[in-house]
Amino acid sequence: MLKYEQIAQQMNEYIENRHFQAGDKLPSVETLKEKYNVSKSTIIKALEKLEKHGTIYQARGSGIYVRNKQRDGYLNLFSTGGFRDEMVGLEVTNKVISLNEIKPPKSVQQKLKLDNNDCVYLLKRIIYVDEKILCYEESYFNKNIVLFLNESIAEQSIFKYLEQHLKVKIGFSDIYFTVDKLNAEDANLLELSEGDPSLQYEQVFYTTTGIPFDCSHLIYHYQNSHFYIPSQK
Amino acid sequence: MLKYEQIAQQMNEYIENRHFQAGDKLPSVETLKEKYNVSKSTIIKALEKLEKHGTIYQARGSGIYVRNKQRDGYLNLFSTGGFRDEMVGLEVTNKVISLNEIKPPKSVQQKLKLDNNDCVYLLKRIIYVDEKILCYEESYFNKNIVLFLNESIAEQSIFKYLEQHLKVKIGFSDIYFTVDKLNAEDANLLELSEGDPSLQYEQVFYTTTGIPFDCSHLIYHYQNSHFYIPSQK
DNA sequence: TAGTGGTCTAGACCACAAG
DNA sequence: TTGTGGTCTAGACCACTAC
Repeated sequence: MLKYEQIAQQMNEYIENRHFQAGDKLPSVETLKEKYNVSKSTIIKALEKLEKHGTIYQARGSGIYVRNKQRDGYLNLFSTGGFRDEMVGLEVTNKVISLNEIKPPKSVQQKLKLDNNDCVYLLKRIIYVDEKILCYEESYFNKNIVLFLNESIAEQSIFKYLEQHLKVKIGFSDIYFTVDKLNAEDANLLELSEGDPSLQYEQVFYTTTGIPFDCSHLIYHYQNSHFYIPSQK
Repeated sequence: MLKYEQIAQQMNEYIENRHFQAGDKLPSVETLKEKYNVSKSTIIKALEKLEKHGTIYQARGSGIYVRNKQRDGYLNLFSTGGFRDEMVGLEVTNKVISLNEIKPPKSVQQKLKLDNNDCVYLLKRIIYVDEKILCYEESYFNKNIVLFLNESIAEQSIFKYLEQHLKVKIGFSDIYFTVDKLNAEDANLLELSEGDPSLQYEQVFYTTTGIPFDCSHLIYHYQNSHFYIPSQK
């Protein structure tokens, strides 16, 4: 693990354990530099990471301060970096509906940049947070990258499995979303009514080298899903 | 303007003008360093900025590549850094419904960290993109920071006015959103029907020193709003 | 193994906030 | 004016990709 990541992690724990309030001042860069015995740039790199995740903000000429805690029950689209398997504090479980090897539809073929012959895994799941339905998910996995998948893996954290066992290096993703009415089928899966609102959420994941390997469509339960984004200029 | 910002801007233009395709390779860090005659760190800082906005991705050991263009008509919640006045390529206009000085409700008082006596501006607008209704917005402005506001300013880009004339330094913001059914009143404003879906979007803006100065509630037209977030691990 | 991006350093200098 | 965070540099060394 890199130095600046370690420091960021330690500082994060430090902030949480000491029950810091929003607005509380942290030690200066100079002090932190001595405390962790590293160069200034390394401290700044660590602070940037915390800043990105919405933990702190840095005010030039003034100091480093703790930012507001996010509201309870909101999914942070950044602490996760848009990677939903990392939700903290909430109990996330899921139920696999089906897992198949198929020839993908054209739209998916295009998004995953596949040849005509390439097959994909199609996984359908319902995801729960604290035992309430969070969303219904359909994921297509590029079999050239995701070499193997089965139901018992799909019940766990797929991304951890990809990283640790298949050595897939997850790089970045594109998120698209819009709001729409539920059709009868989706409403049934979410235990809602046809015509109810929903967040239609699409995410394409790429490896660090830019190969798309997962293209997912999620339909969020409007009453059980709330989102948070910490944002900087 | 800072060196790395200039370089980021120039590279951005370079990419757009040359009509780069997703996946195209850019010159190496070493080359860019010589081209712009700056140190490696400065190039990296510029590249980080482009990366954050979803323009490029960097693959260690391989090179720097152009990322997919975002889909047309989608609002990038990051190129704007969550700051909606900067939407590029789309024609954004708005109609002011009302602008008043009022005593804020408790919830707003809390979010803007105001005293009991403090007044706020309450601005109600409809925002259009390419002449279609994008959203209805209610914004509360902290009068201690936003010293003056009138209708003709509100019709323009408020944030530019705040930065350029009132010298407000905009630092960061918290975005919260959820999906819900429209009530009769909001539906009427958006020219939709009661019970139609909507994105309920709340954003609190802070100065660089952490003072909240704008607390806005937006209700997006579900048919005319689509969102994009470029995300990295 | 060559080439590329990423980390880390030490230190100069700058820009800003607050007293 | 003082202290603070931010920029920028030059260069050593590391980690990864692709041939």
